[in-house]
Amino acid sequence: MSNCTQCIMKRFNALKTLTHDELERFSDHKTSLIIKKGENIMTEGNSINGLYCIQDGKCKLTKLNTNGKEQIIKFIKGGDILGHRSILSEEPVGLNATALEDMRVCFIPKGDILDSIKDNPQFSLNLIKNISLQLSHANTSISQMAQKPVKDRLAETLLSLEEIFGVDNEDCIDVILTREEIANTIGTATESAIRLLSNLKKDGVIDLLGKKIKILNKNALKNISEGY
Amino acid sequence: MSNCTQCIMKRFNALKTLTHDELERFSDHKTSLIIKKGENIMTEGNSINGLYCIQDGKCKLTKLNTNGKEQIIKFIKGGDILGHRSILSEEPVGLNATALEDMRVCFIPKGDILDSIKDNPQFSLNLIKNISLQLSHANTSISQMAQKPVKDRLAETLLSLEEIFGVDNEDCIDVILTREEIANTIGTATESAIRLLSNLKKDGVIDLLGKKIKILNKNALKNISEGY
DNA sequence: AAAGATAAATGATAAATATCATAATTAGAA
DNA sequence: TTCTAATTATGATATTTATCATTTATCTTT
Repeated sequence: MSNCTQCIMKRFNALKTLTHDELERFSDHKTSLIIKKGENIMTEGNSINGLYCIQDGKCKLTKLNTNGKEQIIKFIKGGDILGHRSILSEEPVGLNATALEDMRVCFIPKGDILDSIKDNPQFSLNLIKNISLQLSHANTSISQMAQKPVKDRLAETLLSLEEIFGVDNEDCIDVILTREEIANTIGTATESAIRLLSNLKKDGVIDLLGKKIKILNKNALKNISEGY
Repeated sequence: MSNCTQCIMKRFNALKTLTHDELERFSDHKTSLIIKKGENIMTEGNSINGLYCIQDGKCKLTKLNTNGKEQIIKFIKGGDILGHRSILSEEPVGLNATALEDMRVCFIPKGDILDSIKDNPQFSLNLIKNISLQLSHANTSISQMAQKPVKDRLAETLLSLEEIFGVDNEDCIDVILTREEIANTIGTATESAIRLLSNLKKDGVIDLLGKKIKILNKNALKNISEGY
């Protein structure tokens, strides 16, 4: 099994300040998991006894509304970590993490994480910063959901998807989402999302190649996202 | 000037695990401020060099949208703390904190806070839990903004305002907000908020006494907030 | 108490968005 | 491959929400 001290993913997340010894300890206790597309890494309301470090693959963080609708809160990719909020706050998991494609994930038991939090203030601080940043993004999101029209939110979301996942060799945003998932991200009906995507294509701002989306005019999208 | 070791507010927030010595240190360095209605305690984008502990009075945390509209993210009252997120993440303040009435506030310099974070893991953990809980609430809020109609969000907001501020001696929600502020909380036009409040009054669910709002049928409101 | 300013209320209308229906396309399974 | 189911697309319509206009009420200041 791979060794945490060698793992390239640790460079991208809050684990980067861990010492060699700490990473050895993680390595000894960690388990590697394969999560198939559609399966959950974590489930809303469940308790959790460790931290997940994403090696490879993408997932969505969702919340099920009282009316049964799914809201996508955030996207996760390789290098991200999951579950630290729940470990730190000693609360159940708040969101579902559902694989958008097959994933490779490492699970590090809670005990090791808590040990490192005690021993390594910088690690602790990095986790806090991570959560802080999420809160900051969430507040921005509230404001946009509340006040921006659907079209603006769609433009914003497309830009942010390209930011997060980058583009493939055909310059398409490198994640495959259903129209329903796009709708559940921006908070609208699936048909509305489809319609607005079609309009953006008609206007030459994006191109649609099956489920793949290519941004043709980033500036135009940015303007739309800001209401122009 | 009052002494932190005696302060009743410390019982209600993350400061409750501080030792007597730590509180003495806070007491020596703290400053007390009066913030008049309409003034800002913190301003979006500014940096901050300490933590605010609210003694008395209420404020709103807002975000200014790119279109110039104000979104109210959260309400704050006596016993709450402000600024810890910014201190911990070493980022500028993300939200405006604007007094809804005259306030008494204590300011504790950053250095003392950081010392206590180093010395007192439980204090540190409490701050993390506080931010964690805020993140959890924010995620719920995103979901509701995105998927619930305005009427449901208004009902939800009224219940939550009563939860936060309690009721006065006439059973009215104990905070005075303009209709515009209510609209900016639920993310709608002022006229829409006014109209929906009038409807709720007509249906006997709430009573409107000037700016004061009295919840008459909490169950009905809860049902409305869940879409029934 | 009166005057002016601000906020609240309400009606009329327009715009945004959701819903329902149905066709076209795509993906997945036998 | 071929069939079936799911997804995407699009039109028609209904509903929700915003905007504009105007009136009424409330608050401030003198």
